[in-house]
Amino acid sequence: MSVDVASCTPLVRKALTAEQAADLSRVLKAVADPARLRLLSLVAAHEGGEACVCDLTEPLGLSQPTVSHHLKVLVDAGLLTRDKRGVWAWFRLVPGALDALAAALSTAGSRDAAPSSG
Amino acid sequence: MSVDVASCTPLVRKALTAEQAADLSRVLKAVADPARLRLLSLVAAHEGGEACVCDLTEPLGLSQPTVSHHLKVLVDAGLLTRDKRGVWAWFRLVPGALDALAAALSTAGSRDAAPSSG
DNA sequence: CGCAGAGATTGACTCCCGTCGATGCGTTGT
DNA sequence: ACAACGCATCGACGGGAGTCAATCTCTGCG
Repeated sequence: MSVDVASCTPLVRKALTAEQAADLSRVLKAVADPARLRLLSLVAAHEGGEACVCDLTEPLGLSQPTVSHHLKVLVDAGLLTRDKRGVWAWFRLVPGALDALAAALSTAGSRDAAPSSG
Repeated sequence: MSVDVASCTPLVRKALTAEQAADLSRVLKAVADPARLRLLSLVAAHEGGEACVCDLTEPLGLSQPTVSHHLKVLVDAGLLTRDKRGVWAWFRLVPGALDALAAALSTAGSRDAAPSSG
């Protein structure tokens, strides 16, 4: 279920295959949602770098099932970890996951992203 | 119609507002599609850094209207430029657009690795 | 054991999105 | 002028995604 972003090829380095594109798009679809972006942001900015559902429902203005759904999407995408302690479920950013995604999109890592390819 | 990715706040820096999240998600939705990822990749990897629709239809295995639709989405998102020369429409990557998107997702720039003075 | 609270799951609804065929528009060549 | 080509637009179809109310599961407490 989880997606390995690290396996994604840099976008501009070489033409992506259909499979590579599908793989990368899975992670991007997970973050291409305002509610999930805010969830990532809220978790990251929260005290201790972790937050439970009850901390996230109110600032998002969404119902608890919806928030839980979005969190599951982010966990399945490999962007968040879920740690259930007692009654509460605590979520944290997966270290490096967002950076790997950023690296896949970045043209800087390809060393020759300049308009002149000669 | 175009989206300014540069105005997007780094994700983990501070909790995103609903508007910031919506703005960023617009650009992410544009790239969160395997066909459009491959289009960006194909354009970037193409000779001269530019390609026309006829160059992109075959490797994608999609119909010409569909490819044209995806290209419009990418242009509207500010990721591609369209230059019509004669009968052909040539597409190029917008310099820095993907990097700005990557920077918005990256966690590195929010703490101590800011590229600009600060 | 029964109750209360947190969170996940289910089902249903609506809307958006990707896709194609058909068509329209502008350019090029004869 | 006419035909051919490249590309954009339109209309339509099917699948997927976001949302909520209701419900279920599990934990903690008395």
